[in-house]
Amino acid sequence: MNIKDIIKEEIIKSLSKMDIFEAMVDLEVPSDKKNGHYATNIAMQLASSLKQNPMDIATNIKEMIKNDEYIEKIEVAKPGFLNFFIKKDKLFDVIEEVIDLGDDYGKSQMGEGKRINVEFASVNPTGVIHLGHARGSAYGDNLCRILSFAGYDVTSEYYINDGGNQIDNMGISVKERYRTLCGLDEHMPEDGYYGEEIIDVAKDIYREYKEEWLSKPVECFKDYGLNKLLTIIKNDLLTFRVDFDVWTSEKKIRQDGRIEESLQKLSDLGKTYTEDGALWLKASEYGDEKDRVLVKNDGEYAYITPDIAYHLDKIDRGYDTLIDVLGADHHGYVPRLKAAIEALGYSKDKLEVKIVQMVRLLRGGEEIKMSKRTGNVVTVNDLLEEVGIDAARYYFAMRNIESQMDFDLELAIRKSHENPVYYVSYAHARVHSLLKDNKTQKVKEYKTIDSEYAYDILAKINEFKNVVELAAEKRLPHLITNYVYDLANALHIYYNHEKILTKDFQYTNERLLLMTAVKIVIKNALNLIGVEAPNEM
RNA sequence: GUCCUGGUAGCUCAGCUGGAUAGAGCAAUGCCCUUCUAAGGCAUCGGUCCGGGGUUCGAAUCCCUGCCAGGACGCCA
Repeated sequence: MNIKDIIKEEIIKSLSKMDIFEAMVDLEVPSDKKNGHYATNIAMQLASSLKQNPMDIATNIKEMIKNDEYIEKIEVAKPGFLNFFIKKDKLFDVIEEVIDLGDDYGKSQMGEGKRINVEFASVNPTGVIHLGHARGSAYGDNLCRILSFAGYDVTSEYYINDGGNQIDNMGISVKERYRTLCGLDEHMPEDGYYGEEIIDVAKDIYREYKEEWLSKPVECFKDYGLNKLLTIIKNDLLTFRVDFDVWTSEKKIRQDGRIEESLQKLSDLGKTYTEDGALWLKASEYGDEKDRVLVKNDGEYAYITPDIAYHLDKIDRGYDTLIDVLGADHHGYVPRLKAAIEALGYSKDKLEVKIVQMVRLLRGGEEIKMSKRTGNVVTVNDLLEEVGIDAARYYFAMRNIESQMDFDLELAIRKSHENPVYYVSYAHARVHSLLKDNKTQKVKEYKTIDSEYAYDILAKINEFKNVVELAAEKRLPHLITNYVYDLANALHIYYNHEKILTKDFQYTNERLLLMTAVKIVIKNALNLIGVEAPNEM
């Protein structure tokens, strides 16, 4: 049990002595350490219901807490805060815990093994991965890492949209590019795909088959392109350190009859009707602004229909929660998808949709439009070549997905060496160089360290697990990024204020143990956002 | 027009979902390497938290309203 939990329990115990059992005790780390290691506002929360002065309530709680083992002192402050100061020697306990647990330090059982499916990236295989996709991919991947560290049973999943019109279009586009290579007239469709990679696919076909394929149907070009583009996407994602447990194909969902199955289920439940030659879902019964077409009057499925089947498929696989990570341009789609899930008889909370806001791409202050159709896209590979993978992953992980983001390439390249990722990496490398030629020995008691800067580090390390839990619960990976930055900051400050390597063994040993703990926590935290912790810089 | 996100220092953004004197990085200025990595540290400068109401012990945070920016509103995908 960590120190925070111990204190929380003490507060709950003393409240129960006052016959209060249902209070929400929230412990926070005060921004100013003059206010202790932990603080609670519980007395102020209770003031109105108890009809007492919060200062008096706080004093009562304080009087009832007797724990000399961990608590140095408790202060009652201004409007009614209770500030807890931890015994300094107890702060050191965490060092041994970190060293013993190593890569596992910070792990939580919060998730209780609940099964979560996180679907993200899912870029249509009609082009390559661009910068906008990269943000969502980084977010989804970070979320998976954090959730599984927090004790959830996580499946990361990519949905391959290989069954709809857009794929047919891709096939046509490839074929037309191929015809050009054969010296024939090209008839690129208006809504075709004009990306460079489509031409590359056509070139590959030409290289392999010369003019043999002129008589082949579009289907062949489609399959060839799909295979090729999907391979490129997979590799790009792998380079970006994003991997998936499951790849699900829309085509397969269609072939397996899952669509008919889900339509049947909806119809059995009385959630569909026919009008104007089309089949409709009664989405407006579930908070959507209007009903939605499932089967168009030409007999084709609407976009949402295979998607409903896909979500039903995920539910049938037994997940407690489904998380979809979608781009902001799809947010209008969310109510109808949720409506479909509810219509199928499941709670709408079963599906959680995280919307990733747009990345506006600039070069020297001027916006570059990201469209797969113009061919003028900045790909993940372009980005990685210019700024490097760690800087890119860190950059995406710094920001809340709910804010729109301007990405100025010129700035990113020019400033890549100023990216905060190097601040954190540097802290890790500094610590490594202290540790690499020196052995440490376990100690029972830390006798020589009495520096405020060291206590700051220890307080941070103590907090790690709580940050992991909060990031998992709120689905906010950037909390980890903020945390690791603060820890690196505490390390740099300490490093500049106190000498670590000396001839005195005890003195040096105690500090090296502290450094070992710092190194482990930085590495564990960076791992949660897909960033490597270098030993040298 | 309706709906979804944002609006915090010159710039890019945090602010732990209601707490104590609103914080970082970059930019600007001045210090600190004969000592473990100066990609670092210390200090200074910089704010109408978009405007206006409200809720309460307490609001950048919650509610209402106005303004600005981006996005979404198909039997497209």
